[in-house]
Amino acid sequence: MAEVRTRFAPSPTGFLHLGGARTALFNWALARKEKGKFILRIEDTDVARSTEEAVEVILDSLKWLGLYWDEGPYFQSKRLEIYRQYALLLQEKGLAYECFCTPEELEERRQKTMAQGENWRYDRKCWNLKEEEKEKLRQEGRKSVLRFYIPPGETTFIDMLRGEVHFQNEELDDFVIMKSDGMPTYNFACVVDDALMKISHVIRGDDHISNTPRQVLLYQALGFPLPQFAHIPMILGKDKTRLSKRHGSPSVTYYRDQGYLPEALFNYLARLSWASGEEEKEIFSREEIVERFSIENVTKHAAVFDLDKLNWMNSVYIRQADNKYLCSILEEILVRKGRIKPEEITSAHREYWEKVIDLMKERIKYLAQLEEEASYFFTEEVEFDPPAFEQVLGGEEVEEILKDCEEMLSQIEDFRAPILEEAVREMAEKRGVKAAKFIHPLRVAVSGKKVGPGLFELLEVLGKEKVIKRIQRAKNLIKEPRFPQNSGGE
RNA sequence: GCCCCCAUCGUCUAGCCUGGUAAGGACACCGCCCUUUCAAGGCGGCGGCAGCAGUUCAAAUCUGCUUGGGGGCGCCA
Repeated sequence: MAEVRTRFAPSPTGFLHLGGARTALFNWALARKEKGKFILRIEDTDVARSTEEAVEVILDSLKWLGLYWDEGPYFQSKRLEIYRQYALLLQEKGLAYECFCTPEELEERRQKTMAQGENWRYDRKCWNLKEEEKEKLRQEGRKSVLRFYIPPGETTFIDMLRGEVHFQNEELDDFVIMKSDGMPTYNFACVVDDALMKISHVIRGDDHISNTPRQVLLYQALGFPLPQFAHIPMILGKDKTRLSKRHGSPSVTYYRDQGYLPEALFNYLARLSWASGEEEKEIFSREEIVERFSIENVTKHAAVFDLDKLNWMNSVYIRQADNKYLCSILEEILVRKGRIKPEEITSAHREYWEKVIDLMKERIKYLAQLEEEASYFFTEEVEFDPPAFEQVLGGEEVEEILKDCEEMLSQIEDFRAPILEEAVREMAEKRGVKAAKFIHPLRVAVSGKKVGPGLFELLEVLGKEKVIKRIQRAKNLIKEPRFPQNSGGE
């Protein structure tokens, strides 16, 4: 059997979309599974919208996800001569013709036709223009495009997921293959490249189904062998419309920056529209996915992106991950959020952050949550949740409790969780009260929150100095007639 | 409007091709257990074959129609 060659061919007009990432993933997985090649091609024929930055972002995103390519990236903008040659070939064969209609004229005719309740297709106005007529139009300064002549009949192709798909050729109109700026259009460049690059499987979103008959006709006109086509379902938002900004950010970089692990996003994306069939198994390594992957068990219907499930999956990966690895991601987040400058980071910081991670990795869904919801680890001035402050530190005897805690904790030299716990419990027993009587106010005093990790572990990670300072500050704050922070709001 | 694709719990899906075991799992949700709070973990629960015909002894599985959803109809890709 011939070598399996798949490709991912994004156009660099923005970030890598989750849908694109999943398309890349399936192409990559099939190539790996079949010991073939995965090729990257940048479709930058839209001069106005393509940017170099976008190329960088897309490449970074692919690499971050571990979707490494074996060939490329090829840039269509560097292959213009090739497209011109094939365009000329079609023209010589009489399968493509010059069209001088301007976009404005076409729009006018389109409106007119539609107004009569008819479907617009290019009216072949420029089909069979005589050489003198063309020359005259050129003299007028008109630019021309090249249109592909659609023969009568029916076009059928086989989709690996759906079987035969038929289109009446009348539904297709003579589409443009070379633009007036000399650039090829998508359908044309795509076919020429896929053929020349010997792509064996074209795996793309099913929003391309209607392009496929046009491309098939092009393959036939150019005398190229047909690849296998597989149109994979789209990824939709909660409201079942195309996943877009309205659903939160659909970009791979957004999830990277929020502290999602690449292996988790990879796993989640792979499980959209695909399942191995094994029950109770949701967590798959890249290798496990490659081993099990096949186009045949990709579903045909669109999949809704479910952040809850991604969050769950990411939390599973976080719990299993190495602390140093997680720490390096946290570090980037802290820098990006302005908690610290890169040049200020010391090994002591890292040591501390690793402890924070060790303590918190079981209770977070993504790393940025630490900075957002457990800021008390990264700031000196603890912010108090108003309800926590009022309910837990509002009691009559709280000042006394905090005072006792401060005195007791000050005497402990070996500031470790088991020792701290023993001390607090002992103190509670001596007073004849439950340990919770001390635990809750202490937690709020040092973290500002009612919820969080185990108190004694928290105290150990924060360290004696911070703990004492925070208790003192809390004591002072409850003495004040009016709570000074969080003016306004809830 | 025209063309194309799709249809199993709220969501991701297994089962469908090769009709026949109480339609299974995961996320979410709800309870209980554990527990200093929150998580995690354990146990349990809720919840689905879009509808209507047809074929058949038997239909989630095969066929048709209806409905619903998605996509396309650019000198964008």
